[in-house]
Amino acid sequence: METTEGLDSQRQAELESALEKILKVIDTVSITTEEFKIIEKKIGENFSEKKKKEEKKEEDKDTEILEKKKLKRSNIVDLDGIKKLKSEIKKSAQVALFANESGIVFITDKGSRYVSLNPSALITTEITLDALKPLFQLDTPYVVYGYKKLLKSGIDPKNIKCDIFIGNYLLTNHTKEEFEDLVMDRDGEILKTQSEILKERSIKKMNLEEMHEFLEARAKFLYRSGDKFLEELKADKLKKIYNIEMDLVKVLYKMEEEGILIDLDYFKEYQAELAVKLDEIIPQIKAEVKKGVEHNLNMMELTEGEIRESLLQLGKLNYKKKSEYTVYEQKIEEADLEELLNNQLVFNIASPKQLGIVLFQLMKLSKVKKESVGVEVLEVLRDRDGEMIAENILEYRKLAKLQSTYVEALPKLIDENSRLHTTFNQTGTATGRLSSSNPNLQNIPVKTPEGIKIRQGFVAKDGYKLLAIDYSQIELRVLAEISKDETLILAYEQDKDLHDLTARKLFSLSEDEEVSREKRSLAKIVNFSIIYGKTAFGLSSELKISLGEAKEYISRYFSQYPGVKALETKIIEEAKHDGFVRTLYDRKRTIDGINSSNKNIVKQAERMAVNSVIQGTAADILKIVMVELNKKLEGREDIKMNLQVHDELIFEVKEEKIKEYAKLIKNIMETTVKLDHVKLKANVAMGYNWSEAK
DNA sequence: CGGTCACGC
DNA sequence: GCGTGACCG
Repeated sequence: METTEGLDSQRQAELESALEKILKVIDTVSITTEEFKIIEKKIGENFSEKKKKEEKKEEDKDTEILEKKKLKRSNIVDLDGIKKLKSEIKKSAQVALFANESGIVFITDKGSRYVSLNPSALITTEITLDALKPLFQLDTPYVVYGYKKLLKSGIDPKNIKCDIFIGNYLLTNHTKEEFEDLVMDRDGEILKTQSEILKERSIKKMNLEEMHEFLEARAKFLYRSGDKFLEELKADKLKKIYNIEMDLVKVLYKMEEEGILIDLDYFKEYQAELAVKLDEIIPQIKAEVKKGVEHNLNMMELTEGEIRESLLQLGKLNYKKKSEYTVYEQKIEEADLEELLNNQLVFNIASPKQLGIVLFQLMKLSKVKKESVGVEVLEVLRDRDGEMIAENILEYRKLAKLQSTYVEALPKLIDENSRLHTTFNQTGTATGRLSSSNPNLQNIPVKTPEGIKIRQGFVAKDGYKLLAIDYSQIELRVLAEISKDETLILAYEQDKDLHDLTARKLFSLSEDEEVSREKRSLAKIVNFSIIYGKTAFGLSSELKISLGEAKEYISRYFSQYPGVKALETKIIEEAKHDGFVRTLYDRKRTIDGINSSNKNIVKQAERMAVNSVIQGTAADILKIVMVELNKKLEGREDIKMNLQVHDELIFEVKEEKIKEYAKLIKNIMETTVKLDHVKLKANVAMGYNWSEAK
């Protein structure tokens, strides 16, 4: 039971509970270690024998089905049949392909062909992907679902006619669509979904026929849908953005494969550092709780009974098992006050519920918002009441977040070369942005000094440096471009600091007056609110000002940038009329709720509409530029593109070439996409790690 | 498995 | 506004 590798948690739990039962029985007999070993051996033998029998049965079943139904044997391609399939594909006007780990179904003009990649599935010769390579080098157009996924599993058709995965995303803008939903949506054909099948038999145990059926149904859908999708894309002005997305697939694939190097030793060190800091904070927090409780006792604001009651509540949350809780209950009832405060004050700081009990029942802090212990509440307790514990809890949360989300998680995901390979999801956002997961490398901390330390762990390999180039205020420039607001355009023409300018506008400062740091940062927040379509309410709570003041800032902003106001009105009108909005490159986003009878929903939809156009256009630009960069840099070993973080691209570049490449890439980023009214500007940074490259 | 929180742009 | 992920109950 020590070794748990390779077992998922559910299976592990099952095994553990089984073992528990076994041990209980053994307990009643009281046996020696020697005897136990014998039993162990016996169990092992029986177990493996039983398993063998089961497997044999499965095989027999497969054979039976194969024999009985003479399962379209001609459709199953074996090693000898690959040549035949090749010529069939060659003659075919198009091919559709659907694959998973177990097999591939090809649909040609002649019909369905199944290649099993699952060695246990009764195919005499195991077919490797290598053997299939000739099939993918043909000119015949392939209709596929998820080209990047195919690339990842080693399938790379030369001529992709249509990727339904991408096409569907652009047409419907659905981000979490399952293939099954898509088919039912389009055809009304009810497929047995993967999850339904899994309920009956695990995918590994799916027999040949079931697997064939499963893959074939999907491939057939692709076969009949390719042309339809392409027509729809064209009819909906989405062909241009579709081509960009299709070109991008391979770029993303290469970036994922390349990965980014992390310094494992550094992470280990930082992990230890964080652990020490957390270890220091925890006792501090507990000491403050103890102090608070003692104070309350002395002031007769808290009774011993109340303390015991609160501790029991905590115990209920801490000890899930009844038996453990009963022991704890006993302890709490019997222990004296000294013991309670010194040893039984156990709670989980990360649990809002437990923290609530501690802060408001035991320490009797004044409630700000019920028993909520969110950031705002803790900040009030810290700033208004001077509660040290609030500051410490905030600090604890920050460190715990860094530790669990980054410092502990990232090293677990490296390959044998210490490189991290994220997955860029191309269909994961409503606006057209990419998202990144496993790990998410688009949310690596950057704001706080502690967070920046994480970036230091992202490094370049020997002889190389990281090159990070980001667009300067791309969304505001996009806003200037599509609003054609004269003030904004002029500001960028003169290369002015836009947050500075907005501060001057909001506070009616003259040219020669200095803009204070506070005013600039306030203006910056207001600028972002406009891009994000933030409400006056949101702005007021972020700036900690009154709703009236926030409204005042927003209305001043609009009067100073009338073009922006006009643009928002125009976008909202379009959304109301069409039910969708488009980016500069015609990417669509459907806006649900824009014509709702609920005022709040309408307001939210309006903000969505405005934000989508700006955010989406910026996303389009990045994608276009990434494709262009890939063309220029393809095949070069002295530079690789590693990451995209919405408005920033990160490369690993040979040290002696870095200045040359910095210049080249900056230029490509600034000139590939030409806007009519503003120039795009990119900032270059470089260094041995990601925090230096800033 | 949904809610809360925290990280990014 | 748009994301991913950790943690809790």
